[in-house]
Amino acid sequence: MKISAQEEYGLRCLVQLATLGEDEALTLPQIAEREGISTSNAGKLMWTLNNAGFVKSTRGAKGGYSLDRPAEEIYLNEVISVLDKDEIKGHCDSYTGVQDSCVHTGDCGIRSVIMGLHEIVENALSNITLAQLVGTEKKVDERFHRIQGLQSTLELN
Amino acid sequence: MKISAQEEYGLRCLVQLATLGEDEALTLPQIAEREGISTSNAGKLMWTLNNAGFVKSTRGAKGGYSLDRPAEEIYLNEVISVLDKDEIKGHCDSYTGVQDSCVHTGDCGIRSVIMGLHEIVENALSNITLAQLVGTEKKVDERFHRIQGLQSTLELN
DNA sequence: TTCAATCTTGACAAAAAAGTAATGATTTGA
DNA sequence: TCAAATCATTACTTTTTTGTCAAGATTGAA
Repeated sequence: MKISAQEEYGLRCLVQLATLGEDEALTLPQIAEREGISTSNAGKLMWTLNNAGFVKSTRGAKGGYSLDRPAEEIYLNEVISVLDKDEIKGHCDSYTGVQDSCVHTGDCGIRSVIMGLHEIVENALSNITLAQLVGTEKKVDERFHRIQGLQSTLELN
Repeated sequence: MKISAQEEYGLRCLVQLATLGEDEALTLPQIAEREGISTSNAGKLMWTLNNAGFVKSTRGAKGGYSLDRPAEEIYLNEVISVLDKDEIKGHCDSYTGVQDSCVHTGDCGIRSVIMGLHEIVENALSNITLAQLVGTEKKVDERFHRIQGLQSTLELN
């Protein structure tokens, strides 16, 4: 269970844009330099983010990328789902091994685990906006630990 | 953010073993068939699980694999961490892009998100044992949704 | 003892993900 | 208009992850 390169760098690029003032924009070389990735790679990432409607691009001199909606309105779960093209819905169809259909029919606890994990992650991410990632690490940390705290005190049996 | 093939199949193999009675064991071909994967692949998976101490193996006729400790005492977070060899600790070292060191120094909200996600997943998994995956899907589902429910009512700002 | 069943291990092959490159399209400003 | 700056798109290469194979080691039983 880990975050992919796509997800991480994509998020990072958006955070860069979120730090900009009104009417400011960043070009691909600028984004690439700030994130320490190649311009090509940044281009690909931004293309994805552009298609998904998170950013808008302007070509030509003085062009570049900027957010297409306020950072306060961009929730991380949306971003991640675009960057990950994650198709959790059909999970049991895609992980059937060499068989024609899922050999784990009916009462399969694992399915629940996988689905449950996705829900938990989704839920956590849907409580955080891009805007909240700008600035101090401490704030984000706190947010996560409030969720953590509650979970830890759960008595499951 | 998704579960890897290693993680999923490894877990599944363990669940198979958890359904066995005392003194029963499954051979590689048996495990492979039940999971719909190749015997080779099952062999590799079981090798990992054996090294990690989750299962014990017996060679020769009448051999096979069985759990090395009670399913009630095997928590999913342990299993996943072995199957994923996930090194979250050094995250910012390994995702530095083309630079020598992490370009996202100091106050980087993304680091918190990544760490936070891992903690949340870890926490959820540490509340579930192998034994609880055997049998009905419904039970596991419930477990996850109790966590979910609490999270949803959180007021974050 | 010897053979067949079974796990062990490391090398190899295939597939997926990540990253790069190259060519084309649009825009601005001289 | 035209050239420079900048994004868009697709193809290609590299790396990582998955999966397969084959030769070896151990064990139990006839």
